Amino acid sequence: MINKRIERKKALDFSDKLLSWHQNINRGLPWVGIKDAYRIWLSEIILQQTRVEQGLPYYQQFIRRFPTVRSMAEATEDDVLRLWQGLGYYSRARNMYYTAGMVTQQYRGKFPTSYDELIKLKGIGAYSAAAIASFAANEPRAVVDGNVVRVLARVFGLSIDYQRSEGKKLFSHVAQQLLPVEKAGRYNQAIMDFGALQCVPRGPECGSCVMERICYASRKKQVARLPVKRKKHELKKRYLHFFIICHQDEVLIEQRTAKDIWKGLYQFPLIETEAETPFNELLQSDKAKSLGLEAMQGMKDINRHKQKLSHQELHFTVYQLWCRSNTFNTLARQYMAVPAIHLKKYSFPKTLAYYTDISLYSIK
DNA sequence: AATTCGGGGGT
DNA sequence: ACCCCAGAATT
Repeated sequence: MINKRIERKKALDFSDKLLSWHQNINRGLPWVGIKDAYRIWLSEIILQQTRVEQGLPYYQQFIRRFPTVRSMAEATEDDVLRLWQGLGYYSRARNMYYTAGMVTQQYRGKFPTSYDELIKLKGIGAYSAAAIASFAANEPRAVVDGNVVRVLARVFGLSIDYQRSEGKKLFSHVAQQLLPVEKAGRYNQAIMDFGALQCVPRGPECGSCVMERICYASRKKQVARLPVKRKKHELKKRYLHFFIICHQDEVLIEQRTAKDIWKGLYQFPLIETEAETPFNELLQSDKAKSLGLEAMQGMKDINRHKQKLSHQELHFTVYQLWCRSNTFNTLARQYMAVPAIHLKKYSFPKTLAYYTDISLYSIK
């Protein structure tokens, strides 16, 4: 089933209908129809697992701040992470920064446009390499993203889970057979727009669809069942207790370096537990003792937040405390003591970014 | 070959 | 609630 063969005539029928449908489509996206491989790359990284509407403002900010790949390479990773703050999947930003340096050095700032070169770069996988190569150089590589999987699963009745490695082979093989070699860029844009605008995940209007006659799912009433995806398992719950420890106009923060969520971002001193834990129990922990929390003032100021990630359910408890100068100076050796007015220079997880607002701190 | 990386919007 | 998003890296 991995090598499903699509008849030549059927492939042409599909691509013709698709390209003809796409004649009237223009979403006005700034990275569509351009040839600058750097900008195309930037858009593809931002849009990985991210909706166009969510990524668009980030794209504009990045282009304004980093007009060229060299300008990004000359910044710091912290600069890039700060601009990326709130977008999620932060390894994209770290890999993007790394690749900007690589391209600036190895390619002298001229971004590669061939699939074989692109696929070697960090943060660029099969999808992004095909997208950049086809958009920037019209190289005939078929993209397979979530939109394409949905369209192909329905039109050609592909019922294997794309997340499985067999699924990846099948979908990319089918996609490549459908690609009209001489119109690669246009076709790739068309099939993604088709998935995003017409063949939508839930409740597509098949009655007005140009593919209705040739669509397997429409004929067999399988539209709601395709594409097939494995069910996801239960979210792991984590309890994060952050302590905003202040002294005069300064606050303690640290950078996350572990192989975990938010690597590279900053946070306030943290005590993590596996279950909900009240403050007086937290005080018993070694971490609380090393922080000297018991002697601090203001533990009645508590905020709670709940945030769901794709694999975890996070329970935040945020305390604001004031401590004496000798304690603060001791802690400032393990943490960073930062003036509250400078907190906005650091990249925080979305939920914590709220606490970088200076209005929360009474600065004299 | 499966899991793990955020955060937001649609239904 | 649950699903899905212009996926890639890691285990």
